[in-house]
This record gives sequence, C-alpha cells and structure tokens, in this order.
Amino acid sequence: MPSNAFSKIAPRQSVLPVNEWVYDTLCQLILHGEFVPGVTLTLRGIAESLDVSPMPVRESVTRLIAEGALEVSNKRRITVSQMTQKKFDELALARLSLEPALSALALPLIDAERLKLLVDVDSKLDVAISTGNIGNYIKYNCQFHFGIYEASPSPVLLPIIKSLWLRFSPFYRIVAGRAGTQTLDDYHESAIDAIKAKDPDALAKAIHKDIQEGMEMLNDSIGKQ
Amino acid sequence: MPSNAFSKIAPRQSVLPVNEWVYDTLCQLILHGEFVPGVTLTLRGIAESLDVSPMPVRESVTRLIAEGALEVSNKRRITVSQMTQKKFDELALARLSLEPALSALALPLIDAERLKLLVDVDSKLDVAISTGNIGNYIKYNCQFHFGIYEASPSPVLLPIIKSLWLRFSPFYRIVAGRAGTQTLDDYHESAIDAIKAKDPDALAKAIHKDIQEGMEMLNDSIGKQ
DNA sequence: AATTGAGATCTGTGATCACAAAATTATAAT
DNA sequence: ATTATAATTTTGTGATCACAGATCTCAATT
Repeated sequence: MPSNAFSKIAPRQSVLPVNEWVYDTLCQLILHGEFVPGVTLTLRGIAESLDVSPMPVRESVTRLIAEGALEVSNKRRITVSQMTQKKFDELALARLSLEPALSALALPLIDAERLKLLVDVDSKLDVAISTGNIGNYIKYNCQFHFGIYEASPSPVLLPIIKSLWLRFSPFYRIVAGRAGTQTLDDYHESAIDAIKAKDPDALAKAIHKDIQEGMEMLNDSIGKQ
Repeated sequence: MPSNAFSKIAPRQSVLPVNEWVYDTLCQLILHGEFVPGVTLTLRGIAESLDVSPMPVRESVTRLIAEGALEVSNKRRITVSQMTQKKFDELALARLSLEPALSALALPLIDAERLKLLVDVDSKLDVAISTGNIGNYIKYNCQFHFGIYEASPSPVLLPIIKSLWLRFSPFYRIVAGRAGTQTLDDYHESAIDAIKAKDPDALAKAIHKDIQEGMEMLNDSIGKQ
C-alpha cells in the first residue's frame, strides 16, 4: 500500500477540473503549514488521501515543483522544500521588493467591503496570538496579506508572490510552532491605518516593516529546523 | 493529423529525462523568440515535432503554464501568452526590482573566464545590431543577462527572473522584428565596466538602466502586436 | 454568396498499464 | 547481535487508451 501523505481531507464537491481542485487543496495545506519541510510525498499517497487518481496529482505536483513549493530530490523523490540560508535571504529580498509595491498598486482598489474583511481578519489574528493558536495565526496572517494583494488582479506579481509564500510557509510553521505565539507581534495596524487614509506609500512602508520584522524573527532559526 | 507546432528540431541526444529535455527545448524556443504570441499549441503537435510521446510534453507544458510562459485559454486551449499593458507594467516592475539586485549579488562570483564570455557575447550582440540580425540580438541579449545572473546559483531569484523572461520574450521578438535593429542600443558596456571595477552598485545601476531603456522601447508597441 | 448544421476530427483531461531504479524488508552468514 | 545479500515492494516516468467538449469540414439550404 502506498504511504499516506495525510488524511481527513474534505471530499471534492466543486465543479472545477480535478487537477485544479487538487492543486488548490495542496496549496492551502502548504500555505497553512500542514506540510513539514523535508517530508517526502508520493503521487499515489496524495492521490489516495484525496481520493482521486494519480494523474491529476501528477499535474498538480508538477506545478508546485515549478513554483518551488515542492522539490524533486537527488534521485527523483518528491519532498517538501527545506529552508536554507541562501533561499531565505533571496525570499526576503524578493518579498521586500515586490509585496510593498503590489500593496501600493492594490490600495486604490480596496473598497469598504474588503477593508471590513481585513479588519475582521486582523482581529481574528490578534485572538490567535493571545490564545497561542499557531495554526490560526499562520492562516489569518496569510489571509490578511493576500486580502490586500488580491484587490488588484495582478497577472504577474500575484502568482510570483504566491510562489514566495508557498516556499517559506512550511518553514514558517515549524519555527512559529517552536517559538510559540508570544514571540509574534501584529504589525498590521499601521497597514490598516494607511488603507483608511488611502495613502499608498504609507501602506507600502507598513507592509515592508511587517515583512522585515517577520523575516528577522525567522532568520535566527534557519538550520535548526 | 495533429497540427504541427513547428518543425526542424534538433533530435534528442542527451541523457536527461525526456521531460526535462522537452522543457529545455521549449524554453530555448520561447526565450529566443521562436514562438509567436497568441498562437495556439497542441500537446500532440509539440510531441510530433519533437518526436516524443505526448506524456513528457504534457509535463513540460504544465510547467510552462505555471511559469506564465504559456496560457490555457477560455476553453482549455494552450496558447503562447500575449502581452497586455497590465502585464507589461508588472513585468517591468518585477524586472527592475529583481535583476539589478541579483546582478549585485552575482558580481563577486564572476571570474575572469565568465567576464571573457560576457565580453565575447556582447561583441556578438553588437554585430547582430549592426547587421540587422534580430534573432541573434534576442539570443545574445538573453545570454548576456543570464551570463551575469547565473554566476550566482540563486535558488529563488534565478527561476523567478527566468519566468519573467519567458513571459516577455515572444512579445519582444515581435516588436524588435517590426522596429528593426536600428532602434536598438547596446547598454551593456557600462555593465562590463562595473564588473571589471568590481563595483556591485554600479553594475546594479547599469542593469537597471539597460532594462529601463529596453522596456521603454517596448512600451509603445503594446496592443499593436 | 452567405448561412446553417450535421458529421468527422482534433484536443485536453483523466485512467490505467509497463518498467527500471530506488527503497524496504526478509533472509542468511558470520 | 551485526552485517551482508537477496527478494519484494514502492515510486517516478513514459506510453497508451477512453471520452466529452470544442473545432473544423463541407454540403445543403436559403
């Protein structure tokens, strides 16, 4: 029997093509930190866990490898990407270069409804911090950032930024899980203020600071995974 | 009979896995401007042109779609990505943010041999400009830039930058082909000078200017493809 | 000449099989 | 008990088939 990658996945209901549903599901699992860096996955194992045939899994995994979320090891074994100092530095550089810029582009497209959503997500994030719920912290932090970015239907920047998140999220989860939420802070307030003030530069700066603080916190833990 | 995507491809000799050979081949064709934006491709057509089975083509095309080089249209038809103003602006932003930075990172790793190669490629590029050989211009311009970037084995920045090039290269070829080489300039000299002087900031600035000039030249042609 | 529509063909997606290389387990030898 | 070796299973890759939806062909009709 093929090794099980995970279990207890919500069954497919949507009318999306199977491979897209598989891809989205795997993305969510990765972004929310459900995959441990270094763990090896198998096509048949994922297929069984998701109750689909190996074929659409193969296509999704190929995509995720292209996006750097998964890696194919030495002798063709699929693994969840591990963090290295070099990768980390480049991820930080790319995030700091692109995410503040996209925030500024997206700001004019954030309407009242989306702002409300962001405020709501941020309050849930505060709850997650104070109650020590790492899983929710990861999830709501992701939702907050992409809640801003996705206001702009960016055909280039958004997929690239998503690929950056796919790369560091597994590592993020491990580190945050070990350190606990007491080391985490919420730098999103100034971002919300900037959105309310409709000030793109201020938003870019707030996101920049948020990323920098977060990545600095992570930086000490590289190699100690 | 399936439609032929192209013809006259060098047969496979290498010992790479078939899918990687197919991927590399398609990348080169795209980067060198052999694919016309908007053209639809078919898995079976590519497979026949490359004399391989459809399976490895499928995998390669999936990768290229994930990287934005190809697109799957409205009703699942594979096409070479077309340029839009929004895409173009984001590509320019991303290139200007990442490529100068990677240049600076790579500079300390450029040895004498690589410098010699860069000088050589640049002189070939000058010949291509003066003789009006667009194809060679595209090729050597690509080789010059990646000749710098690849000095640093960057696990994150390099693949992302490659994906940026895959997205604009088909468009680049069309525009350059219509305008002719008389509108093209060679801004690589100051980059070479900066490398010789081992001055990362100067190299970053030179690459920045090179990208800016090139993208500005392209900007007027959007939508007139 | 332009339009329509039925039949044929092509295309992406998913399923299944085959296979060699790798990994795991079982067995034997010291 | 530990190591060496043989047998078995698992895994990614490639090939082939099935199929529904899209596309194309081309004659019939207006």
